[in-house]
Amino acid sequence: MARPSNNQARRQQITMSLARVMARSGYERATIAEVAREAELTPGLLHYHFANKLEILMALVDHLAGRLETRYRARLEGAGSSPRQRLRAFLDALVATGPDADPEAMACWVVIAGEAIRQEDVRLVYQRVITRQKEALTELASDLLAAEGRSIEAAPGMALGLLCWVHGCYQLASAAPGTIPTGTAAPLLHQMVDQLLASAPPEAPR
Amino acid sequence: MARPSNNQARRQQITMSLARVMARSGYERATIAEVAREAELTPGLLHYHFANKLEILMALVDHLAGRLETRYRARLEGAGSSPRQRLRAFLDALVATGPDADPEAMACWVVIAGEAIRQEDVRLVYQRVITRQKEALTELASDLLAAEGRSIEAAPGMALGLLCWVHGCYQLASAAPGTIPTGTAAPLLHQMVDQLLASAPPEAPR
Amino acid sequence: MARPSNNQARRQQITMSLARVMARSGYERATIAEVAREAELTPGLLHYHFANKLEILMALVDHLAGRLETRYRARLEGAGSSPRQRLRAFLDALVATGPDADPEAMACWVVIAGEAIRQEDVRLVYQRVITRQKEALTELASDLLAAEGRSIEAAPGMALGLLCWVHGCYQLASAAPGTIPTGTAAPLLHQMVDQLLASAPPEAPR
Amino acid sequence: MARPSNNQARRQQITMSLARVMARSGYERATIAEVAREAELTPGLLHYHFANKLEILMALVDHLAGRLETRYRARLEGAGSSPRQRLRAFLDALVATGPDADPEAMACWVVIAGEAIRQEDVRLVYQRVITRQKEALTELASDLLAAEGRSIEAAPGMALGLLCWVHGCYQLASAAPGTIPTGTAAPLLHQMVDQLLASAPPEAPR
DNA sequence: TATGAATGAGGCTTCATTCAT
DNA sequence: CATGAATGAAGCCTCATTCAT
Repeated sequence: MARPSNNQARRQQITMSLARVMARSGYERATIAEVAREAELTPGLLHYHFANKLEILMALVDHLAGRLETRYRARLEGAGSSPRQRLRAFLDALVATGPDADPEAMACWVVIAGEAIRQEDVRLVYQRVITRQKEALTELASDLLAAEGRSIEAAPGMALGLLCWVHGCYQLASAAPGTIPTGTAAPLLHQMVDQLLASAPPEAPR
Repeated sequence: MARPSNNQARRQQITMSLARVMARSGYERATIAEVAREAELTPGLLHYHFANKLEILMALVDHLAGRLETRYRARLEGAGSSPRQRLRAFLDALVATGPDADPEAMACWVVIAGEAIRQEDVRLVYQRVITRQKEALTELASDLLAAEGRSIEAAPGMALGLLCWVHGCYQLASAAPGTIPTGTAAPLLHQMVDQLLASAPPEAPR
Repeated sequence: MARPSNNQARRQQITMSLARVMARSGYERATIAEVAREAELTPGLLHYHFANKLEILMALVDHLAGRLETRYRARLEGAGSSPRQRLRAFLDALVATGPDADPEAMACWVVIAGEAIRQEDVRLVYQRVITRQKEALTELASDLLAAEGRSIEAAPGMALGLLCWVHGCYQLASAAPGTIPTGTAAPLLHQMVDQLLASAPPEAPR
Repeated sequence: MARPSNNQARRQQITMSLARVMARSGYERATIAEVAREAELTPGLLHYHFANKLEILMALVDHLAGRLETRYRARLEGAGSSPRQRLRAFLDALVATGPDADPEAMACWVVIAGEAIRQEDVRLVYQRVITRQKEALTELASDLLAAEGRSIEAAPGMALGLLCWVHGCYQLASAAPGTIPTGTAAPLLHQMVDQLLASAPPEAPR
């Protein structure tokens, strides 16, 4: 007799609608009414599933982070598992191209970063996501450097560099389309990795 | 006979106030009232000098772009003028450290990028700024590669890479402070330039 | 399950409130707050039912035009249906007297005309209303002239004359009350019709 | 040593500018700034010559009324002085055609009527102007009827009818242009006068 | 769960008027 | 007389959130 709880489905539906609206209107201008319309729901229902607008944004951050994780795993299986391949898989997951390309998600990240600047709560989750990516990248970079018989010391810097690069790509691709020709990002990133590797001193860096 | 015109000064004053407020509140939440308070003016006066809030933002973009230019020139004089020094001067101007550090401006750029996503007008000016930086970087990179006896073909990619890197720095430094330890950005960037150079093929690329 | 929709009633309620306020304050001075107060609603609700103030005015024009139509039909039934009676019924509907008198509506028409001068949108609807009245009058006048065995050619001029007369009455009665002693308009108008008819040439005009 | 007082000229200049702006924007939307621009003066100066915006409107009403008077006199001289010619001259002055046509003034009268509805002060001056026109028309009509050997009793009604007609013309010509084909008004008015006269009973009316 | 009418705080903007120069 | 920067009171409108149904 229990009503079929579709809480999870509804929440997801709402979260994704916010993503779509946010990618074209930003967060402040993404009105509850518009998000509801996008989800084919009503404003009242949104507040039934989420306490307030901010909660939806939080859920979206989680969702987007989770999606990257999923994509990374998928790509990892599709590839071999050499350190280099694993690093590539990770970067490809972040800067997806082809059918996986997700300009909407990129725009969301930029918008989220903007909100992180002024809202403690958002900044905290955003920071957590970034930190995880940084740690993952550092580990992957360490593995790679080790495998190539080079010093691990360069790993954190390399990870940080790549992370900045990725998020800079998000920003320019979303806010200044045309600056980065579509499809350029991923190959450029790989090339960069190769070059950075090629030049990493076999001995102690610096 | 009339009160001496202080239009230019007032506009500047207002523009800078927007920058300060925007760096902590974002654009949407930077209310006219708050900006006026920051400038110690009345809201009505802001609209006497600017048609609307958007115009102030536009003026700010111009101002920030101009400031980078100025800083670049200053650093250029302070350094020698070898291609490598010139590229470094440019990058240092973008990612200023030390007394020149300008976290407020960085935050503004991130916020501006967020607005560029949803506002045609903002996107156009932002795009223009980014394009100019890209062109300047491309030229500097070409000079440098040429001076080192390497193929120029890698210049656009290198420029684009550095540009993404710079703006990614802005984003992470502003939205996820702590991720990039203060003072890390510039040295890391230089190191990156060096590595990219070291690996650039001496002959025809690829 | 939800509150029963009262959209139509609310819109009507708001529209009529605008009419009342407008008749004493004009359109520009009929603030949303005042109209809301008159309707015993909150300002926000007016914007829930109407996109903006102009839309309320548009709805009012429609409403007033419809009301004239209704009144015309009612008077037509109350009278016989000779051409002369039908023309009289129409004119009486426009310049209603007695219990039907509607000084508020007259004032609204004057205010609407004033807005039509400066607002494209208002001008268009106003023009449509006027054109319909003109066409209706022309037809009625033609019937009458034909029934009296006179040339139809005078009909358009007669219709236009009567229309100007009617709207001139609105204006003077609203803006210079006292100029037209109350209750004078309708009899004067009928007398005018009679005289115009009496003088219409039995044969080809002019 | 006395400064050449250009008070009168300035006031006139300002008044006429209000007329021009009002004819396209209405009274409320005719901002002091816009009127000043139209007059090639500054906002501050307008308030030097007039206490407030309303005063300028008052001056305009006076001016427009005076202009009609002037025009009437001019036309009277250009014509003979039979009662019929004098009545025609008066009506022609009100509904001027040809080079004398003054659509701007017509629009002003409509706007003024709109303001008269809500502002005591404006209503009073407007009423005075209308009353004078009514009296003048009544006298002219009396003369004419007397000259034709008809009863004078119809004069007030005839005057009132013509007055309504004239102001109805103003309204429709300004607010619903196209309804009254340009150049139609005056001939139609003359024809109306003729018809009303033709039908006026030679004996006691009614 | 679901609806959508309703609220009310607050934002942007306009503009008559003032006043230092 | 003249200027135009400055003020401040409104006005329109937006929108997150609530709540009766």
